[in-house]
Amino acid sequence: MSEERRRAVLRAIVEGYVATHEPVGSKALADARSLGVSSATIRNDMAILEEEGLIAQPHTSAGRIPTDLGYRSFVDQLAATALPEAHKRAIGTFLSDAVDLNDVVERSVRLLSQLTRQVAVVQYPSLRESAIRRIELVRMGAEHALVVVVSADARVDQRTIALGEATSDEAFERAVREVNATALGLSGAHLEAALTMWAAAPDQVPWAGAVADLVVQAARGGTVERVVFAGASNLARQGSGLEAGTIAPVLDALEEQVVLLRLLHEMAAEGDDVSVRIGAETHHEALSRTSIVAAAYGRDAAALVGALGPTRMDYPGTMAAVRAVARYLSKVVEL
Amino acid sequence: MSEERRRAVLRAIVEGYVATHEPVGSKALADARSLGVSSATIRNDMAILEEEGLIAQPHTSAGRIPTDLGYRSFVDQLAATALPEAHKRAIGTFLSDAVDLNDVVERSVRLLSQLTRQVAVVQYPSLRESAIRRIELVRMGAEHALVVVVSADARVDQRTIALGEATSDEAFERAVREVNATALGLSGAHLEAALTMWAAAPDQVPWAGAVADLVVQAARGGTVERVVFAGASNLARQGSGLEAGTIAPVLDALEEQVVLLRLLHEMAAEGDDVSVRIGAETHHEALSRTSIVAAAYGRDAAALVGALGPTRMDYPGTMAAVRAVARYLSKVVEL
DNA sequence: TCCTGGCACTCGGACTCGACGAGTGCTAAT
DNA sequence: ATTAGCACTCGTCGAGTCCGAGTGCCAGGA
Repeated sequence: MSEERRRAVLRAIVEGYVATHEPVGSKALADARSLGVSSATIRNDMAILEEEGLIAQPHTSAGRIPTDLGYRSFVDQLAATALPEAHKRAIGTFLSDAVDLNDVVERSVRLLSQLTRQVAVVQYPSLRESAIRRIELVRMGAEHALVVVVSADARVDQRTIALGEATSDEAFERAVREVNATALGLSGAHLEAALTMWAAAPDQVPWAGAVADLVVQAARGGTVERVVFAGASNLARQGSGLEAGTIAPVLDALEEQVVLLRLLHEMAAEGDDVSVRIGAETHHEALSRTSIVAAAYGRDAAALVGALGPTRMDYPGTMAAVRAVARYLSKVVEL
Repeated sequence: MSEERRRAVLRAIVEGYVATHEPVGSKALADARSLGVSSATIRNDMAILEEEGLIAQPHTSAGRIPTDLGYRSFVDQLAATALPEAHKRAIGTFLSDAVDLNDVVERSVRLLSQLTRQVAVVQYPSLRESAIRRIELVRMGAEHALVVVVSADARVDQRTIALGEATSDEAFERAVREVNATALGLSGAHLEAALTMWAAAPDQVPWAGAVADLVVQAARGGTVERVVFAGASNLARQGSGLEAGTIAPVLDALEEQVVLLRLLHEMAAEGDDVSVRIGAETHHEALSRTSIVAAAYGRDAAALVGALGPTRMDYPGTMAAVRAVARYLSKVVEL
């Protein structure tokens, strides 16, 4: 019986603290009347919650604030919240007229940062094995060439390669014809085998290996993984809840793709609908005061979209927004 | 004759304030001995400088700090500073093995943010009119297609278009052949005329206009202008000199491409080697506590690279770094 | 067994007050 | 034109004080 009320007390503390950014005391909770018990009873519950490590008091004569564990417990027993109708409409109108993948990602990240008032993060979908549709080589000066690979799933990879020693125009044109003839329509092991053979041919141009590598890589899934973010100002904004010194490291972590990608991968592995990392659960010193809410999108849950903010964030709202944007992104990306 | 010394006093104040982040007083300057006069004399000069609006005191019993005007005067009479040898090497090694334009820009912006310890900004070069090398269309589902345009100057533009009503495979293939035949090798008015004619042909596919538009746009100079930035954490870092509340608006302005682009355009018009906007000179409320140092790069000074930081920044060092990176970028981009 | 009212206690925040000292402007002397 | 000296201003810092929010605990009541 008291177990259930204690959950309610925790919930009230989390909600109160998130709303006011100030420690919440037993009196305030009792006055709110939503619990229907006196402050003394609440105090007793608080003592137990504190013993369980779910809440803490910053100093003796202050109210309680949730610990990371407290937020965790709060989040775990949270029922999915519906997204406000206005936000749903916003998602539709914002994303519907995007023209390409870049555009979709760009718009999504901006939208999500506005919906959540947090820093939004979108990982570019990591694409699957795909056949090669066309390879284009464009000479740039005597020593370089641009390689453009168009895959069957509408990706475009490009890269500049060095030609090394001078290559005659004839040899260049011949190489272009040959590599197209060799690679077109193939994928996977077949593609790799065919290209390796082509590149190893006697009398082959010296840069054939570089082209072959790029083509294989493009077929595999293209460019390296990348995340973009938007809404950094939400971190700095008055009352975000991050102390002055804490936000620089967070910005560093955001620009440091590697850190963020590893974290997102870990979260993807959990396989929940939306997954949440709270404070120290991020396992990153720089992010120890922040939480991340993320959800996978795309076929095979190929990539993640998320929102990052102070641990004292509005979890239900953020989770709803992230979930909704992820769903919408799935629709757009999977077509 | 005191005129010259007053300049020296101003310079000393700027340098002192930039170094210590604290108002500098007459005594401290006199003790530094670089001026060779007593504190009383310096006080007199300070009074005049203050009257001229070049310095101010935060409160009665504090030293002086430079005003925007003071920084301006300091900057205007600044001789070009040489970049430290280590930094020069860094530029070479960091940028030399970039593989494509994206990579160049990305590396540049990171490098510059590290060299200056400010927020670095790089505008994508706005490219010139160019001939069309190849047009590729890839069907995506029944209703969409990806258009890829490769220009002679090695740019790749891509865009998804809606096909509208169903298009047969034959019609699709025919359109691809035709548009290639029509556009290849052309540019400018010729290209536009030819494509308009093609799109207007009787019995043409309904999406021909969309393709034509995109091709013309790609020939003109491609995608819209864009700036990227890096090193946002430098704004937030301890002792950056921005008060807590000021940095959120700055981040907003950075993400708001439009604002930044307009400012950069204005600066480009000034035509100096490196151009500097100090505080209120940016004409943006959000940036009124920051300065921007920018330099054009690329053929015809096509785009800008810059660094943004608090008005109390190290102007000589920043200007040297920006100048150097701009020069290097020019070399890489103009090949 | 659980809840409640009451009470003593703790402790951080805000506020006051005064000493201190950095820095100034002015004046008279060189 | 420069300097030394001096009176004055005013922000910062530390100590001391007060106040009240919030707690823990206990005894009484359902």
